[in-house]
Amino acid sequence: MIRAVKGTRDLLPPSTAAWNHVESVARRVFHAYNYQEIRTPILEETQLFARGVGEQTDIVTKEMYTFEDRDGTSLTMRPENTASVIRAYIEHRLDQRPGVQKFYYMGPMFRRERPQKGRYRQFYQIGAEAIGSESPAIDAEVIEMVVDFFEQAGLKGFTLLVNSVGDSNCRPAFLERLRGELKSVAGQLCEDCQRRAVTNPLRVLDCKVPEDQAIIDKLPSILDHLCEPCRLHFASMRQFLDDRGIVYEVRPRLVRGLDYYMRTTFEVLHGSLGAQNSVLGGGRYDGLAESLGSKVPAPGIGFSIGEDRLVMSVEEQEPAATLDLFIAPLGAAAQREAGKLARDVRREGYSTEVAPEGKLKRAMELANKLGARFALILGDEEIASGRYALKNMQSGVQEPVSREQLAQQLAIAK
RNA sequence: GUGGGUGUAGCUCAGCUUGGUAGAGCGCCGGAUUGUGGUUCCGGUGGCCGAGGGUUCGAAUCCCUCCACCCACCCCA
Repeated sequence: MIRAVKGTRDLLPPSTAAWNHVESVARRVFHAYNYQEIRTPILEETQLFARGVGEQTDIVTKEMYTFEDRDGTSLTMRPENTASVIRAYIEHRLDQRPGVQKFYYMGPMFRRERPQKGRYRQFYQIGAEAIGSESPAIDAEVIEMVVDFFEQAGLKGFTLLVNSVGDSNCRPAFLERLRGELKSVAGQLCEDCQRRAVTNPLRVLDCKVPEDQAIIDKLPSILDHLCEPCRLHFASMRQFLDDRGIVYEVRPRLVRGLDYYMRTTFEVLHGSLGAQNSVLGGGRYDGLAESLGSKVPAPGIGFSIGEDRLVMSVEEQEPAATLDLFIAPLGAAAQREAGKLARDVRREGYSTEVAPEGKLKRAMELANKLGARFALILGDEEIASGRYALKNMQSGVQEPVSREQLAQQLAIAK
C-alpha cells in the first residue's frame, strides 16, 4: 500500500475541528489588532532562505526540501514564512503604503528532519509580521497579541519568555567576550557544549544538562552587554508590557536559531508536549531586508506558532459537528420526496443526511450512529397525510409534524 | 546523522521466555417475524503475525538482514 510520506500526515475529523477552531480564533484576534492575511508561495528561490535564514544554520545546510527546476534554478519548499513575507513586502514596495504593515499567515512549512512528537516534515505555522517600524511599542503590541491569542484559543498554563539579543553593534562584542570565557571553562562542560562552544556559543547558554548549570550561570549575560540603544529599546518594551499587565519572564539565556533576529526575542512554552515544549517563537529582524539585498529597509517583528503542537495542547474536544436531521425514506416515491425535503432543509442551514434505501431499522441505527438530533420517517402514510413522523433522537419522543412544525423543531436548541 | 522502543484483525492489544500452522475486546455486517435507534442476547466478516533469509520435521514464537512507525538526541518553531 501507498502510505503518507514520512513526516507527513493526514488530518482527519474529528480533530480537524480543533484545527479550524485554532485558525478561526487566530483570524479573529489578529484582525482585532488590524492584521490582514498574506499568502505567499510555498516554493521560493533557494537563495531567499539561504540569505534570510542564514547560510550556516542547520535549516539551510541540511533540513530544506530543495530541488532543481527544469531551467536549472534551485527551488526550495519554504521552511518558514518570514523571509517570504519580507520578500513580498520589498517586491511590491509595501513600504509605500501608509502605516505599519501588519500581516498574518497560516499554512504548511517543510523541513526534512527526523520526525518525532510534535515535529513533522510538513508542519503548520500560524504567524504574523509587523513591518515598517522600529518602535518598541510595536514589539509590545505583538507580544500582547500573542498572549491574547493563546488565552482565547484556550491554552492553559503557558509561559512567556522575553529577551534581547542585541544588534550588529553590540552582539559581536558580546560574542567575543562569551567565546573568551568559554575557552577557560569549556573543559568542564558536557560533550555537546564543548562542541557548541566553538560552533554556536550562544547555544551553550541554552544547555539543559544539570551539571553544566553552575558554570553557565557564571557566563556573561547578553543583557549586561547591550549597547545603549538596545538597552533603551528593551527597557521601553518591558515598560509597555508592564503597563498592560502582561506576565512574562526575562530569560537572558533565551537564544534564537535564526540569524536574522536582533533586539527583542520571545518564546512561549507549554508543558505536556514532550521534548518539544515550545509553541511559539519570534523576534525582531530589522536587518533582514538588507541581508536579502534590498535597498528598501523593512524593520519588523514577528512570530510563528507551531500549529501542530498548539492543536495537540488545545485538543480538549472541540465538539464534533452535529447532524441536525436524518431522513429515512421508505419506498421509491418517498426517496424522491426525501431528496426535495433535504434540499429545502439544507437551504435553511441545517445539516441533513438522507438514508440509502433499505430497512427502516437500518436507517434508525445509522441515524443513531451519526448522532443525528432528529430522525424523520417518510413513508406512504406520511406522504398521504402530509405530516412527517419526527423523532427526537435524544428523548425518543416521536410525533407527527407539519412542514412548519419541522422548521420550528429544528430551530430549537440549535 | 545518532541512540532506544515497537511492529499480530479497521482500532487497542494478548500469545513469543518453555517452537506444534492465530486469540480477546471494541468496530463493522447480519439475526431475535410487520414501519423505529441506544441496552441486551445470538451469529458472521475480518490477519502472507512488517518484509526477506536462516535454524528446525515444524517458526508469530529462536537467529540474521532490511523496512516502517514511535520516542529521544543533535538542532529548532
